[in-house]
Amino acid sequence: MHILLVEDDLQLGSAIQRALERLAYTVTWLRDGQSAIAGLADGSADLVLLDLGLPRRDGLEVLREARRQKVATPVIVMTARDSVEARVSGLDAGADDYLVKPFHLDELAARIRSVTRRHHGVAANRLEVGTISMDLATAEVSYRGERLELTRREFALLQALMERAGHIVRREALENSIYGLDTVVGRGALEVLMHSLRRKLGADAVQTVRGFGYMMPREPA
Amino acid sequence: MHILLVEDDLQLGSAIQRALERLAYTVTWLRDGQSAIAGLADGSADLVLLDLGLPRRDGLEVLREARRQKVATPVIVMTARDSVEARVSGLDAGADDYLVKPFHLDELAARIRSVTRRHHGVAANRLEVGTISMDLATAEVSYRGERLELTRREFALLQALMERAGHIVRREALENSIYGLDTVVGRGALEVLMHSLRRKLGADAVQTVRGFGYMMPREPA
DNA sequence: GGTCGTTAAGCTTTTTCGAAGCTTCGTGCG
DNA sequence: CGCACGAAGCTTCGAAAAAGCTTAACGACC
Repeated sequence: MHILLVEDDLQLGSAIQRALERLAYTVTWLRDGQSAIAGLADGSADLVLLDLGLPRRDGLEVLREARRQKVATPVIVMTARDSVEARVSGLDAGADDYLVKPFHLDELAARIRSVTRRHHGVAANRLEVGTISMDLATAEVSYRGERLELTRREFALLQALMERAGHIVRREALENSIYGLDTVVGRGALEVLMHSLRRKLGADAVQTVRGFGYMMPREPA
Repeated sequence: MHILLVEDDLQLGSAIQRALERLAYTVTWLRDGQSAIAGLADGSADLVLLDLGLPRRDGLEVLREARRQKVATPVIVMTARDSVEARVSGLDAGADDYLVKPFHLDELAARIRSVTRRHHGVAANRLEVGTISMDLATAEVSYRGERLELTRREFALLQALMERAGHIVRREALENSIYGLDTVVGRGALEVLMHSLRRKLGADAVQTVRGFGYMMPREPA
């Protein structure tokens, strides 16, 4: 899951980034409104965390612009301004949820889960495919009832596959989910990662679709 | 739909122009940054394809200048420089999307569709012709309700035919779609590919138009 | 000092392409 | 009209290339 964080405060930005990465989210951190619009237009983000007080372009403006361009990515707006007015105009501009600074990281995590759940339509605090089950709140994964230890990247990869179980997920989509926009890795990285994931889940938990990407079968083969 | 192509390389420029014209776009080809700014300001283009390495004015400069003048026309930036830096500065300067050279004609066509869709708000990642259906996002193809396994090239060929279903698609256009602008293959390759595609879809899914190319009938024969 | 994540390298599998011979189509000529 | 011939397309086969798998090794970060 790829989160676009738009926040100009360096200290707060890096704190949020690290916190989210510990929760196995992939975070791309942008510092101003201009890049935010570009990053949003790219369409690879699953969720945007948007600070309203930004340099170069106001956060609200970013949001309106994105919605005008029919970008449907869910947006959670963050602001220090604790006023009804700001809240209303944020939601009016197309935000999906709202956080008043300062906030607790737990609360942020809860909102993220709630917003993405709403967007996927179905309850999604827990992903289940076959005998694999993933708890997004605690980042715990179990396989045949046994608790499984996954690394951050393995978790991100598995989540991306489980969210679209039964469908082919293209290589590039996986790379975006796992590495975000700013990291460039060679094509081997995903393969090594897939290898180690398969070692933990069994070789046929994930099918290779040569030339395109991978697929996790909805029912075990 | 009117596309402004800004590219100084004569060979590449004319190849792109011809390719796009075959896709029924109207193309104006400009060769330097100075004219590009003028052409953009004119406002008649629906989309701009901008090469970053230009004589007389750098492509980035063109882009910034245009945005400064509030020209809202969507811009897809093309560059040989495969670096995060170039990508970010391109998007920062106001590009809507990004292509790294060398690219495939198909990819270009996809980006054009994606960008214009974003601007007009219409979605279209599913192609359907007769009982064949293709999902461009997941690379899944079904034929009479059954899922079909295609290779990369078969998929590209089928996509090119389905996009122009009901029309004759010239050999050359197909070769460009499948192999890109720079790769040269012998004339036999397409025939071999067509053969394997027909083996999967049935012999009469695609009609041969002797001397010109192939056509996929809009309604099954 | 250990875990994690990446690149590099060698190996396996699948795809792709060219070559060669065969078939079909269209045309021109007897 | 019918036949012969050349060009375009079809089919098969095998070698080369590409994609993916696996292991090893190194650096970064705890």
